[in-house]
Amino acid sequence: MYPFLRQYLNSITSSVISDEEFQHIEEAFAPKIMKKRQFLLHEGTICRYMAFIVKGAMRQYAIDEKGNEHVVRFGVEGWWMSDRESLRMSKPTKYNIEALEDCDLLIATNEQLNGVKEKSPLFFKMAHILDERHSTAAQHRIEASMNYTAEEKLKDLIENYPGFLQRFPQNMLASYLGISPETFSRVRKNI
Amino acid sequence: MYPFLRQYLNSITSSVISDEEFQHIEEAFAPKIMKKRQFLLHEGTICRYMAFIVKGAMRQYAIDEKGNEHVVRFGVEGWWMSDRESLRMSKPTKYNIEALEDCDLLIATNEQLNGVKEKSPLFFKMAHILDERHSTAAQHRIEASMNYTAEEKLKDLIENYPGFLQRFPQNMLASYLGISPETFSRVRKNI
DNA sequence: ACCTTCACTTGATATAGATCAAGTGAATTT
DNA sequence: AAATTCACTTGATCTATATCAAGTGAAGGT
Repeated sequence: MYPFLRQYLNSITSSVISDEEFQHIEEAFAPKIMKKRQFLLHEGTICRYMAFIVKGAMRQYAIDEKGNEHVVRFGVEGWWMSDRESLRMSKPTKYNIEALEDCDLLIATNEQLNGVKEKSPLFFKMAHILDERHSTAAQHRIEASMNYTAEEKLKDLIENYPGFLQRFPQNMLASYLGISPETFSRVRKNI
Repeated sequence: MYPFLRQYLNSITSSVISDEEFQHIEEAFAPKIMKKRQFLLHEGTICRYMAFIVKGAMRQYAIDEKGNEHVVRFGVEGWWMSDRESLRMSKPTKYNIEALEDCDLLIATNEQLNGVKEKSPLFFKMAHILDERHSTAAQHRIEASMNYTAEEKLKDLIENYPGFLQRFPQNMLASYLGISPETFSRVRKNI
């Protein structure tokens, strides 16, 4: 569990964290195992944890008034899952986070998270870098969803996240891209 | 110029900044006046400044392969304009930032920005809060652009940014929402 | 081993919104 | 003041993609 997080942290920050500093991180994060189909977060509740995926895959989705699911994001090894707004502000979330495979997670509460950020400069740096990445990824997604055709969206997905196509069901990928499963299937043939 | 930034900072952080602390901010930011149609940032160049709008309005847009403009965001009094990725990483931007009205700005380079963040805890806090807001706004925009009809997009714009409708030309607003100017015009009649 | 569900495909039809095109009035330029 | 450009509207078509519907094979449950 922890060695993977450690290596991840080193890689993101281009540094080598000391044993002492990493100790703080180990103390803050607790391991959690989730079975496929279990939920880390339910709509209407308050998000309590930031989760780092050591093994497995998850998805975050919302349900609209008509009962349709909208996949907001996927997570695999080395990704973080949470509703940060709900976590930070302690307000009810509109999202569900579900394990799509059996998962090994490392989880921390908001308080623990703030604690590590204070105690570990490298963890703090990592958080910043992730914020930046998250923000540019969001910008890209906005532009893709507005300007790309269905085919371009799929190509973009394959390019940016190869592996997703084999790992996740097409109806979920279609939802993530904002196209219908049928269009997804048809467009897929032409590639 | 500066008093507006000061008041803005107090309001965002729910605090009252001291004269000494605000001094650091004044030192970091330089006033800049821009005439309508002038550019703060050109595609292909490296973004040098983070700009705070004291007066006026701007837009940030990209141009695709077909030569079509895509408005990414607008800015008015109390908003920040920049391409943060380009600013932070010193990499060429794909965006243009143009003054849509005569503007009064306060600008700082990346180094100056980092300097103030170190020297002023409140400024640092503000930056964090803005990051959070930016991130939830981006999430909302993704969901809106994927799931909303043209009419819902317009209603959402009116609700979230009243004033934009009077202040910006419809073709730019349409581009921002990812719909055609004609659809914008038609949908507008029905509200 | 059988039944049921589910993921995906394929075809037919419907539709929101894009594109094309023409016209109007206001604003800007000469 | 005339000419030109520009922002917007309105109408007519076109098109990408959604929706509806039926079928297939594989996977999972009993």
